Amino acid sequence: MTDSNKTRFKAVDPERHGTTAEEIAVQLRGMLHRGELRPGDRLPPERDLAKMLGVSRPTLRAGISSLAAVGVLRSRPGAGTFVVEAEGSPSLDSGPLRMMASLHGFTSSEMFEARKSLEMAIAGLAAERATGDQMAAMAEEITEMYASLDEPEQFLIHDMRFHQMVAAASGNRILTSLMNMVATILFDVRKKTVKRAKDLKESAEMHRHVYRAIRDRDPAAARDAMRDHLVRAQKAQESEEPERVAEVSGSPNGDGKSSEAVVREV
Amino acid sequence: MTDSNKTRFKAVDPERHGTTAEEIAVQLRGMLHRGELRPGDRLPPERDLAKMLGVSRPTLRAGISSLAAVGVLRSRPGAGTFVVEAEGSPSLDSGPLRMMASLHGFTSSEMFEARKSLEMAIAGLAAERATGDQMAAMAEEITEMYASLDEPEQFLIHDMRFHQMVAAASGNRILTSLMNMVATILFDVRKKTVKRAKDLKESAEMHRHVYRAIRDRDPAAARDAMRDHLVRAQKAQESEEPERVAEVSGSPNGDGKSSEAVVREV
DNA sequence: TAGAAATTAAAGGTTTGACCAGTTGTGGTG
DNA sequence: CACCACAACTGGTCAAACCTTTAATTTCTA
Repeated sequence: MTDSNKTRFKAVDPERHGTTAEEIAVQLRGMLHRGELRPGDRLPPERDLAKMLGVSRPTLRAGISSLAAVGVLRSRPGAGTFVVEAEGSPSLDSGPLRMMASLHGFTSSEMFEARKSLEMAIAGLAAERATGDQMAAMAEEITEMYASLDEPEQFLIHDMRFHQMVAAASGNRILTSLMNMVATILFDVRKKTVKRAKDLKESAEMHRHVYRAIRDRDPAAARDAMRDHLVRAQKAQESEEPERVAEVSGSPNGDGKSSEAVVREV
Repeated sequence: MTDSNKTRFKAVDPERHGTTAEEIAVQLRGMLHRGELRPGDRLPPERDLAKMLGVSRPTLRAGISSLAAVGVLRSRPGAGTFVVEAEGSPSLDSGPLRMMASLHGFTSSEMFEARKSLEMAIAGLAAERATGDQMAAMAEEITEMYASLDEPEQFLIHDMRFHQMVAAASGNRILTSLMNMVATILFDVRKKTVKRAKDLKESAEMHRHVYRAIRDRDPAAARDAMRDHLVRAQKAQESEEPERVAEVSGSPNGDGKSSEAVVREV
């Protein structure tokens, strides 16, 4: 970010839609949309920015926290407020969906069905579009899965990474984000039961079927293989952990440090 | 909500994960998850609640606005703060997705593809599960579409409602929410071009094909019909409005009063 | 008596100002 | 040249006050 901030942040208009804080959020969103703020950029200090926008600091903070709540901004005490960097695939915060699950009592099987639909579509697209590099990355993850048959935690990591590779190969970042949203929640419950998992070999086999269909550029087969894989995975999981709603439990996900971090940082 | 609030809101623990405001949000989310707060409930006044939780009012407000930003709470001046009611189908705020679209420059066609995947899956499920009432509702919307062939705005309303009926019939509220998220954004750009729409009769025809496949309990046909419908709709739209990223534009959606309201309130 | 209008209490929204607690970068010191 | 301490800076929190909007109450009128 250059030092020519003064020209970019203009005061809010008096005639606005909702509250002042909402207007701030809209203003900041607009700047992001127009590319005046880009991922990784640091916003001016709150005190300065508040003056530029013509509002008080608490009001500005309310607007900022709205954007922080949806994962667009991130504030670090003493450092500043930054536009969140899109590390790898852009991701939507799973918090709202998790919240909705709590409010309406979504069952685990309903989530699994959603994931199944999303991943089948993704697998089909991946079979049409995957590049050589992407297919190589998938193959590598499967190799790692076979190598981790007696290390369930490691296996699970490669499992998830394979699915992310497929999603990336689909070329559709929106579907990828939605899948991650759902998968993250299911992952939270799965990682507690994975220690007792025993059908890892079969699971690896199923993944290989998906991979081969993608490699063969056969969308229908990729969809079928993905469906079979997820159906079996669901059954295996439900046999250990009977039907229940997704738990918020120990992963408040308030700052994005929970499961998503686990998935990406390993 | 009864008058026994004092027992339900307990002060936050000193040793917390992140900031105090985040802890407030986590606390409130927990109460929602455990059912201590239910949709439609009104929270205690901010001043009282702040005292109960042992934090200052600005801090409490920061936590509340975080939850408001993701569509869980809603504050009305003079009235109070309420847990958002799930009117009909629960809905996820499209703001975050819209934001992500801005940040990463998603194209309209990428969104359309995501919608296509979601709606095909939904149509397939609806063909398996739709009840008589739900099918009747679909048929009614199609009738209205035929009756509105020379009123594009009205036609668009019934168009969207038909898709929501199908989604409801799918029985999967997560897929429904995800579809609404994507469809809402596409709707915002579509409603600007709909005035010049001319292929409404063909569109109604396509909807009828989807309906008939669902009525005949033929998932594969329903998926195909939905795909054909959306492919043509996309082409029709792109012919009028060439490829571009989804616009944030005049629909801040900061308070949910924009397109979603249009869809539901008419 | 019933309805409508004015009043009042209560709620969220905003502002000012101050202080605290971390981070960062710089400058001095070994 | 490396290391450490200090000072400036930044976000986080708190407090008290005032404004605007809403909703309920009261009061006045038909």
